[in-house]
Amino acid sequence: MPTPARKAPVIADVARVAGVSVPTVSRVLTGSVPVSPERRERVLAAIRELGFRPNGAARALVRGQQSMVAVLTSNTTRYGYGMTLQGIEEAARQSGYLVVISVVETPDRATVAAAVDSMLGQPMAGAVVLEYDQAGVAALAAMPPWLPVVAAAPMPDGGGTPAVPHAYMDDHAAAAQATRYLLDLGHRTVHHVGIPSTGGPSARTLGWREALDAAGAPVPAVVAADWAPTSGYDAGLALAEEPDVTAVLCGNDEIAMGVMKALADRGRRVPDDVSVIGFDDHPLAQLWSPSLTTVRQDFAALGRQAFALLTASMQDGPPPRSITSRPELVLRGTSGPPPR
Amino acid sequence: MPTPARKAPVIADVARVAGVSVPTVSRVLTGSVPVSPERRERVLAAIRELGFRPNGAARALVRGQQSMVAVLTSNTTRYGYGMTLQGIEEAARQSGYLVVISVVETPDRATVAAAVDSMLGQPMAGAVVLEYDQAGVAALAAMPPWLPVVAAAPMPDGGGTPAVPHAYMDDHAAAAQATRYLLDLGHRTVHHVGIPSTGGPSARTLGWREALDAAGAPVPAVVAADWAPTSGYDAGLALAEEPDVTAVLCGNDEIAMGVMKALADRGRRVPDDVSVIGFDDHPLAQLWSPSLTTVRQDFAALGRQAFALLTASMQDGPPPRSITSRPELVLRGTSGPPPR
DNA sequence: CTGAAAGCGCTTACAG
DNA sequence: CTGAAAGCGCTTACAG
Repeated sequence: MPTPARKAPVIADVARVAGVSVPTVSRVLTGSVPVSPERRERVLAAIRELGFRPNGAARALVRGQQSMVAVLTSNTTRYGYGMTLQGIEEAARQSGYLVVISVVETPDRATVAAAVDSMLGQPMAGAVVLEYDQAGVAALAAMPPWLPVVAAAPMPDGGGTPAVPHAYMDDHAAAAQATRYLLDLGHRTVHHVGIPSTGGPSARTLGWREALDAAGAPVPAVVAADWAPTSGYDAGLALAEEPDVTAVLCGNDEIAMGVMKALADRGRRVPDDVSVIGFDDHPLAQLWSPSLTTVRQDFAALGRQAFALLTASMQDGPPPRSITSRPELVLRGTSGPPPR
Repeated sequence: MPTPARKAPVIADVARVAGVSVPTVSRVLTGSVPVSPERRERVLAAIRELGFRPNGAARALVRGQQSMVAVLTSNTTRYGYGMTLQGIEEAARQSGYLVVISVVETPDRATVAAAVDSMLGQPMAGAVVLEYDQAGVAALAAMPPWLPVVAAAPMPDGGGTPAVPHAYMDDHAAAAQATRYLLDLGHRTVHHVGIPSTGGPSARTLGWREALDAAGAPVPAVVAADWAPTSGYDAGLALAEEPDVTAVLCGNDEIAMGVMKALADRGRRVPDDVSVIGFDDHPLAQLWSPSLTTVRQDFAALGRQAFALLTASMQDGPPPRSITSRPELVLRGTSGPPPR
């Protein structure tokens, strides 16, 4: 078993072995200036022989040009978060950037500061923050003014221009649309299981309420859930107690699955007794029985858009304008008219 | 809207504003040497005023000590991959390392080289490669000898000492155990839906076959699936055609859900007509109806172990020894005795 | 405690 | 085409 060399070879080692000067090695490395074929060959051979790789820190330092972008997020594995991250990574890779993930687990001061500092301890060209929850909001607020920053976020409530460009997902409108759809089917009202958000009620909750108000339908109390699918189960148990529940809009698909499981365990059939609509279009949504009606959100596209906004921010010129994506209601097997 | 400053302040700017020398600023930054309280205050004030953050590239260069580790993987969102990544990130963060994700989409030469080069273009302390598929194998082979590297992988088939330390998941043994369990329940044999692997049959497939052989049970042809849950559905459709299928071991939980959906669509009841066992213990496995019997694999722990191996590799001294985790069979509602 | 000097590994003008 | 020189932003001995 070869013990890894404790010290990586540097450009001077290559120059010595190849019998040329250091700048010449640099020239064959960067290809910026022509080098005579024979020297070029000698340098290449030396590079191969030593297994030389240019030191990224030195390169970044002298070029003053960074090739890493950071993604600040409270989580990497939840569906929407993970897909956004994937979208950012894809776009970044295509543009020659490496992505650093900086997890900000909670919104508390110390955690946020630690994450931001450690990220800034490396040469970053910019950052995208996933402003999906309170930790994201806190991270965004802690970013230094000189770093190009953009955010991916759900649709904001009020107006006002944000300080940095945003890629928005208009789940507010989508929630309203889904609610309206249920109401049009004849449901007297629509119940709602909410998920954690950036502080107050989520955009999804707001959209739901707005549609109810517009239709003059009663507004039931929101049932709160967290990210665990089992909390959806608990919410479903609570909802199953109330006989007048005939339609439920859930904060995401996993919650919807938990709700349906609880409903089934309590003998309420979906969609015959209760209609259920989720959010996201999780890969398993269509495999569920019955297949889940949901609001499809293309988080990978959102991530790509956020990265595009970031590259634009890194350019000179006016900051790019925020953009917003529109989710799409996907009708499947868990929604229908109310019983009777 | 504040236009981001195009140039970040440097330590010399701080020194000028604070009226001290550059090394003094550096000293308050690193805390390595005491600085008089008044100067210290002036420096801190200047840092705040300018929004100064030390340049990571310069720091990394002079310290010669890197604080980033790379994770090379073909994917970031699939369950096992994402959870391993999360485990690595957690452990890295606790040790003060930042993680860079380098996605190697395919095993082809150019893709692998591009990913490895771009990663090495930055100052990396080491790398962990997710050797879960062919792209992972190719990435591992392409790592330079001077970089500390470890791998996370399923249990290898043959013996032989690997070139780098590995954190293994012994899904081979777990697959054999699950198969044996089904056989002991009275099933004549167990069918199997396989997922993509590092080249030949996966460790899970090998374990399944081994248990069948040991019990003298017939070995049915493996039904191949890819990562898409819908490919599990297709596999289930094929299996539903054969009336003698009473037990199926699936390559992962999502495939199992697809299989069950197809079985249900064809009128075969689970577990009354057919028992199904998955792999992973996906968060939704217990929410499925009936809840899914599966092999729980703690990928986050595997990731943490891989990172521990990496820090050990970065130390002087002999390379650490590989370690292996044992998955656990979780009995739930989709497995039972054969019909009749 | 503090400043002047050297140096980390590389690239980019500057002169041939 | 090629080498000697300077410099990126920081930290670490070296002398006070």
